[in-house]
Amino acid sequence: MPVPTITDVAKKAGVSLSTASDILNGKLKATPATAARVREAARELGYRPNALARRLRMRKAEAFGLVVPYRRPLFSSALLTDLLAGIQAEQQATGRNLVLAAGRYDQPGEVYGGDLVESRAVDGLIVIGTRESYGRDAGRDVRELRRLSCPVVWLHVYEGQEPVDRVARAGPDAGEEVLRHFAARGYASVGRLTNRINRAPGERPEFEPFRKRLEPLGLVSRPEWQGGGEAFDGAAFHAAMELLRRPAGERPRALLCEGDDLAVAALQAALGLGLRVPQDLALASTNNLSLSQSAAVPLTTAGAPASELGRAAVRRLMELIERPDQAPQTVEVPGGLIVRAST
Amino acid sequence: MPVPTITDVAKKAGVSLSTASDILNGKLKATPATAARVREAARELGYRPNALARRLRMRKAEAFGLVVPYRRPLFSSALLTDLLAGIQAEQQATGRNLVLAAGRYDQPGEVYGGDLVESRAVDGLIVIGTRESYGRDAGRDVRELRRLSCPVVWLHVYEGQEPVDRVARAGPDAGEEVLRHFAARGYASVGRLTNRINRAPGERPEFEPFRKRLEPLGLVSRPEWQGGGEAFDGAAFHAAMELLRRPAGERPRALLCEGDDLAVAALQAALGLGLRVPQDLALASTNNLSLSQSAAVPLTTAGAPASELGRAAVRRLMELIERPDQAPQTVEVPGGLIVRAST
DNA sequence: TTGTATGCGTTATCAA
DNA sequence: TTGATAACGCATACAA
Repeated sequence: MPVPTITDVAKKAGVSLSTASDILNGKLKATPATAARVREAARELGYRPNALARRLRMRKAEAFGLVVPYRRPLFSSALLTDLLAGIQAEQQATGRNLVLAAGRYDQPGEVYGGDLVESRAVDGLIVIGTRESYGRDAGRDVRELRRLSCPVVWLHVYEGQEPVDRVARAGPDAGEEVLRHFAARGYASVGRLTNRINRAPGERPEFEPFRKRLEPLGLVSRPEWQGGGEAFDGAAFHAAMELLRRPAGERPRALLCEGDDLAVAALQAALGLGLRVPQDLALASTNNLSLSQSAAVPLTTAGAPASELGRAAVRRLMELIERPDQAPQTVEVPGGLIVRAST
Repeated sequence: MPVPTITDVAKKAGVSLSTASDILNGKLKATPATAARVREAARELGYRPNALARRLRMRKAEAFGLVVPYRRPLFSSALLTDLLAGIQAEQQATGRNLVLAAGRYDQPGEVYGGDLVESRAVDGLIVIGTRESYGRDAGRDVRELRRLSCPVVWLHVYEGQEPVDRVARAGPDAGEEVLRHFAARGYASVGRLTNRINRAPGERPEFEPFRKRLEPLGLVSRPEWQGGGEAFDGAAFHAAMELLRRPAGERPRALLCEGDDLAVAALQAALGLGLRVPQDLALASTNNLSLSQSAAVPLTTAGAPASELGRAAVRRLMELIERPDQAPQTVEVPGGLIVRAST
């Protein structure tokens, strides 16, 4: 017998199948001698329950899926890295398995993880994304996944109409907090680095909405002080260079970066141009990633730590798996402004 | 019937269980009318085979595990990020599921993934690590995992005595290539930034072995030009600052960084100190990570791309799962020196 | 307290 | 070509 089953254990211990099962699962009140014999037999045989059989019988996969319908290679962003770290850490505590949803990132219309659910390989799904990665299709994606009638938690993502279980940052908008901080510090002119990826390359983010946010705080900006691009391909760095390569009066006093990885790119650019941070340029960002601590100049950042968002998503999913028929709920993770050397 | 089984499909199509199964699996030669009826019934019912039942019957998990016995939080290093990206990309092609091994990273002695294998949740394992993360326990870990008699591919890791299936870089040592490049460029004095984590904080890497490598190339160094630390917690950055904060004659002309993330940290430090790269300081690293392209100054790097190592590991594992009784083999991934602006 | 019988949803075997 | 039946390994209702 190459790999022992519970039947082998029972046989060796001289008890019946169900007795062995009960004892090994702690379902039996007391059986001093028998229990010891069964446990001993299991140990000697090196018995390990077959997870597949157990799951089939229990009608539970004891696993959850992780969906990353990103439009670029998985794991390439610093935000994802932190989210994953949190999810991984919390998952270890659950004893469940974590299955990565196989899906091509280059097909924006498709929602992944459905096959995982339909084939009963997982009990629930955590969907990672950003508002930007979905754009106007977010509602469709949500409806599609809801059709599965399986627990789904949306992570750091969706702020549309449909009620979904999701994890979000608590409190005021992180960008708002940063701007208020800028105002308090007396940084009157503010630029902005953003990463939304639905924009064409080179296309600037809309200026007017941003200006409207600055107005009540007494801050000013200019259209050419906006820049957009991802950190991973160097676009953010170049956008920052473009933005900062202006004479002292022509560039912003402070830069709001929508994402700590963008702030790191901006920091590199600033240092490369000989600007001192924060004396010549103040920098702050909105994702509260772990890398914000280890930047050349530690970064001021706002919002709940991304890894905590990941943890919260796992916890919420476990709740939903336990008691599936709950009303959709938004779990809020607290987090405020962390002031570091960059401002 | 909330979720239809193949029995439901068979019933609806008016055929037997086994007929339906055979047709849906393409095992039946030809059955023009019946086949159509069965397929139609499956479609109407929205039938999806239960992966758990299938796997139990087939005695195959149709999944593989990914073990990361790192001593710090998973996903926190740029190397891991690239490896994972490659693994993820290739895994999508296999149709198998990718299960992350639940294991605490802070217990160095333990090898993870064993429970995944023993509970038959996966058909094989990819173990990620670095030489450094194992130290002298690598041999024990290998033996422990071999006891499972299940396909295991060691990724980017192990260079010990025991024959194991592993993926490695082809060709000359990447560090060697970088040093030769330094010599060719005429950078006579060379420093070194390393990340091996088995060293106590503040402890310098051994100098003598490094000096011996430099000698035949006509390069020189000094003990105080060595620095060690991880990138993710800022230690590498500070080590680099320490190292570069010396007057022109007292610091190395070029810096070999063992990992592109260390090179980025060094780059930030150099720029922060007002050094021009490569005019004042040349930088090159050894991991060939994707981030080497997007650094403030694009980095010269050597070695096979990390993502390719990940892909190769998955491919090799699939081979081993198909035909398990092969002799251990080292898959070599080609890669050379990529010269960019930093040298 | 322990044993017997049954089913979870498949695929495989073999007879019809 | 099709269908009945037997596993796969486990957990559990129920009988003893």
